[in-house]
Amino acid sequence: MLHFAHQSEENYLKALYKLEQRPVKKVNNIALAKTLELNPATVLEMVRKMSERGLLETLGDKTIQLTDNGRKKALQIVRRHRIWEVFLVDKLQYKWNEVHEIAEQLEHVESEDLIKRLEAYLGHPTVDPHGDPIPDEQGRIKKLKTQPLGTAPVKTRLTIRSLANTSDDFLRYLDKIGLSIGAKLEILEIEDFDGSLTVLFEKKRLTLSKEVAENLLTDA
Amino acid sequence: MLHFAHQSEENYLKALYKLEQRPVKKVNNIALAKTLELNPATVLEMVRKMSERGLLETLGDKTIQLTDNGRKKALQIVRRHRIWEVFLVDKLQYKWNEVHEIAEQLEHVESEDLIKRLEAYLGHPTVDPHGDPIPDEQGRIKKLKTQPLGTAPVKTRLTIRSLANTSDDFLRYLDKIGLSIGAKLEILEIEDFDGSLTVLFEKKRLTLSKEVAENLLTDA
DNA sequence: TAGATTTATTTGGCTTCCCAAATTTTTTAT
DNA sequence: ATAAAAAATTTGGGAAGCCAAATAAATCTA
Repeated sequence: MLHFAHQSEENYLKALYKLEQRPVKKVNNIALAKTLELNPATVLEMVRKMSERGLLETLGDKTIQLTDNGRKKALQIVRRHRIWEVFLVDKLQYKWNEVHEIAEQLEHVESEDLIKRLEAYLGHPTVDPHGDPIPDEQGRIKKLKTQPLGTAPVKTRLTIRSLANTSDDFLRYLDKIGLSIGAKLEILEIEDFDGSLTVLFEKKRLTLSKEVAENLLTDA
Repeated sequence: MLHFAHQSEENYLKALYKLEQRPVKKVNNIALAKTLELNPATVLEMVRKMSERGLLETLGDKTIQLTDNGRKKALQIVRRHRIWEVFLVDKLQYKWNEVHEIAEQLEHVESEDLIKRLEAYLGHPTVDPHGDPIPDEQGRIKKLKTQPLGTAPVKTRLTIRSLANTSDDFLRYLDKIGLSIGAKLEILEIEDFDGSLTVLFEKKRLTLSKEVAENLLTDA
């Protein structure tokens, strides 16, 4: 009768998927343990079980990898998480930096039908509030072709499509200066010295540090 | 880090609250075990723990009772459950007999703020889709003054406000004949023989068995 | 009231997830 | 290549919830 039965497993799947998305794809026990904030012994044990269940496999060099089946399940969870995030922001007026924790809980509710209805209710969104794409029912995901702001030359007009960093700090900073997904910018100036750049945003000049620019993913 | 930590405890609280609402209020181990579909040994153990936590107490005659604190928590869960049910029916077009299971999961999501926002988003509903009142934040609940259909004399006009039975069978039956919360009826005839009654509903005659009538709670 | 039935309780055990503290293996740097 | 560091693994253990089966206590019934 217990719901949320596989909550832990789902967290492992999501963490592995997340780690898999990084440029450096080697995922070992320690990395996974760190991500999940769990003891390596715990992770080792769970990895064994999930391996038996065919959700992941450990390679010769101890690298942990999702199987296709595991990845499919991971994507389902990512899908649920992102759809709930859209709901929280679009309908309940949460700010994008406030939704993560609640979505972490909602994503474990087991009902694909619920997610389908919710998706329809939200108008079939394609990205979550941070610009991350929402996988479809089959786990297919459209990778956005984005470039970090700052790779484009001066005078380019572009739109912020996604974020390379969704930490609370960064989200709050963006909130403060008014930037969000969909913001249209024009690059005015790039400072050779520190890589910072000045952009035109809603008719005002805005200076962004190199680090900020690297975390803003744009369509140009 | 684990969410839904007290899911089991919440189920006990809810079950106790539900049992407390019955005319016969004596709740023993067995009754609770039956309601929760758990082994009596399991229940006994949990009852001891929850007693230590001050959520319930066992009387001299082994009767199990919620403490005020426990009841308050129970009402919070009932509140969450009913608000989610309204969401599912009003926004996601679920039928009232389909929402229970999903709401059972959603009710365990821990965020009072979420519930508050959801409540506002839904327009501060006062009753759930079955006509059961929604407790406020403090756990206060407005008892509806209702009467089973059939206690009123012929010619009375009344509105269905709530249901004494929310089993899937009954809900489906009501759905089939078109009755729902808010339906306005006029009693045309009461059959002495079997207690069945004929009512006028949306300009059509409808005959309801005594049992059905007893489970329809009205405002008159 | 004795026997039958129902409840309550105890006991031992299970699964899932988790941890800390060894220990072993592997990798890395010198 | 060897010592140091890092990673993997083992071991023993714990809390939360759950169960089945045995026993004890209470209640009912003839």
